[in-house]
Amino acid sequence: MENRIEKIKKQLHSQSYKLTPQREATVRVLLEHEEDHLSAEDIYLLVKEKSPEIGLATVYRTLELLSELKVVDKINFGDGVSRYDLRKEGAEHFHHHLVCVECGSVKEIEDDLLGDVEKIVESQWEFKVKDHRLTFHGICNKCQNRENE
Amino acid sequence: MENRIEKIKKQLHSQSYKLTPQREATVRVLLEHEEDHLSAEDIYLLVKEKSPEIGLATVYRTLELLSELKVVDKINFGDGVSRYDLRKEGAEHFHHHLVCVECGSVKEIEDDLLGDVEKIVESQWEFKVKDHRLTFHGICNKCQNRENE
DNA sequence: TATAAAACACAAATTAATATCATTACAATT
DNA sequence: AATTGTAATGATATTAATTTGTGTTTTATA
Repeated sequence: MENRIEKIKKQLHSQSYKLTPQREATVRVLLEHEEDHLSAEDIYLLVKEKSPEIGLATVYRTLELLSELKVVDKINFGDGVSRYDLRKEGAEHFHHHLVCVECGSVKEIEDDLLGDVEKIVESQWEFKVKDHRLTFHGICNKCQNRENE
Repeated sequence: MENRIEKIKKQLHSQSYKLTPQREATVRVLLEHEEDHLSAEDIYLLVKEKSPEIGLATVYRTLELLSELKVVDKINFGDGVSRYDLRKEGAEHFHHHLVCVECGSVKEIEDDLLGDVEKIVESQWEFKVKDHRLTFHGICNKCQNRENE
């Protein structure tokens, strides 16, 4: 935990940004809810619990900054709000998501499944791939079992 | 063209919706701009050219309806607006997009590149895939050439 | 043609996100 | 230590996209 904060601090410093208390509080919330795909509003409320004086705009600005630095990925499942995911350490790419259309749960996949597909895209369409985002919509493990009962 | 409108009409009727003049005008705009990834506002302005009395809310409701019926796909490239793409005839899946980070152009790919990947997801995570959305971010053909000059 | 349901236009409300701006924190410099 | 300049902050207003009322009109069908 402290370790990862240290790293993010260095990443900020390398671009001459500072890890202010507000930014640190925001990062801590992200670290404590890594699996949760929180919206900016969610994050704001959680940060506020420990640092009640923080403003919503600051949270937005922090998330925007972290997004530029590729510390977090800003994702959009089409429900009107942006969500923010910490990028896993060392991960070069955006991770993928499995969104269950029954229960709404979101599972993450770290594996890079698209190596071959990217090669096809690069050769066939002469498109230099920098990043990708892939989401599957379907029915999760649990909901499948529930239906079979 | 008329053919495809006929089909959409039947699809609406099958769920006991009507293809009203306003809805038809909206569908025509979509058909005439199939490659363009229009926003609701864009579509509204185009429909208005031929049917000036239409309301924006009607366009939104129409797009929402078409989206439910899987006639169009509602997509979001993270720029704050939803865009609406006609689903290709017979296409079971969402098509993919190549978004150029230089010039903002968007190219579509019809090919189903994810057959193998879906199999992996289904077996390894026991997730029944219904649909997917895949977007690549990178540098398009034209911008690559421009940079090399 | 009568009738009820559906769809409509327009206005108003909601919501996420951004912009503005006065204030504050902080580091570098004198 | 005082000064100065820059960046960050918080409160609030504003914007922009979308959704939701409301009363009216259209449409299908009996």
